[in-house]
Amino acid sequence: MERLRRRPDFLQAARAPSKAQGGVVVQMRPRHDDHPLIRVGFTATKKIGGAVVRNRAKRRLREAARALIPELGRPGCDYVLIARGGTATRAWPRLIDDVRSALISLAAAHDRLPPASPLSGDEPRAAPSSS
RNA sequence: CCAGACGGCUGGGCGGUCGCGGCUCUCGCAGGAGGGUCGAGGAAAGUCCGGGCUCCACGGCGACAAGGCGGCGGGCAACACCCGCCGGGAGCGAUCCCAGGGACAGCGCCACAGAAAGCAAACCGCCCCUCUCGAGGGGCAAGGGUGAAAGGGUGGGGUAAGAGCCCACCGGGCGUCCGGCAACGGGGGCCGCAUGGCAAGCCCCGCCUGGAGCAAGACCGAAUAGGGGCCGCGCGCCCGUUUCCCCCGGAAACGGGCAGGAUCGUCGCCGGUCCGAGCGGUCCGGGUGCGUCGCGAGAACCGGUCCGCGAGGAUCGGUCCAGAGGAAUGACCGUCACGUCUCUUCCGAGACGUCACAGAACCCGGCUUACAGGUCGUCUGGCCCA
Repeated sequence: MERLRRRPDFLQAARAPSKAQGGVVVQMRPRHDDHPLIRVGFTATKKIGGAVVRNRAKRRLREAARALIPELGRPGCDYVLIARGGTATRAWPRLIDDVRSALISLAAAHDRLPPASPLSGDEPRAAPSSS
């Protein structure tokens, strides 16, 4: 598992399917590069607070990802976890549940598509409604 | 004990499990693995001042411009900071607040109200005289009213009514003496004393000041690039040498000189540097934009002694204390402490919570702003007891 740092990777992930759950938004993008590595990025905007709040939110998401991604992540995918207003203050078990259910939901949607699907071309078709 | 003033400190402690960043050691061909060690704040914040450091510009004199500062003395590398003192104001007091130089250099402003807001004037009035009895002439500025501010204040004498017109005290101005390094304070003398406020409107006086900032800057690499557009000023003269044209004459190259141009905040004078057929400015395009250094042993921190009212200084001993890339500190458990609630006669038991402001980005000294809770010291006023 590797950290995502470059801006283009985040922009690509933003066009992929996403799932909002409680204190977090999770985006999941298959890379289609035949490499099993899982990469994870974290984002917190100024909207949720100052530097302290944003750093704390990213730390908690990082810890949650460390605990859950090896179990629930799909190989060859990039994940981006976006902090929301309650990320820094939500009770820890609740936050874990949020991330867990978001990951499960995204993994299920991913597995439903056959691996040899016609959209293996680089254009990810309009995401299945991220609302 | 209550109320209050001022100044500090702290910002949960200990242990464990899993993780993160730097450095280092061991193992490994390597990816990496394991061990050790260190790892945010009093404001790290706002980026408001003062410096260090780096690059650029660097000459002198005079005048000017722009910006900043403003009681006095001291501290400091320096400051707009700090300490002590002075003056003014608030408070019973501890204590707090003050852009605290100049209003006879000049300009400007003083809203509303008021008759009148800076030079004296007179709305209601007061007093005297005249007559046609409610008007005219003259004197006055004490009383009324307005205002932030109305031409020294209070009392007495004086007067037709009044007025520093005269007197006492207070206030003020000008010399003088004494104390103090000074700001300033005190004493005594003289002057009856109209010459308001705002300088945080412009201004005057004194003092200080190059510009940009770690994306500073340096090193190593790479390079197909070293080009174009626009604008400004220019595309001169003289001398020498060489070459070319058959000569006169001319052209080109090189060297020197002069005028000229650019630049050093502006102007003037002297001066320096550069350009001399290009130079300067600006924009576009191409390449690079990677890595390393800068980068933390310092105006450092802790403790003692001495000097000083204090800020602080001197000296001795000890310590090494984050440093990186858009950037590392998180999650959980136990226990202690604290707070709230419930049960209990007490001992005690249980549940819940631990929370404020907030995250280093080259580094220091300050200022300002934010801050739940806890805690200490000094002092003031009041009450009670001895």
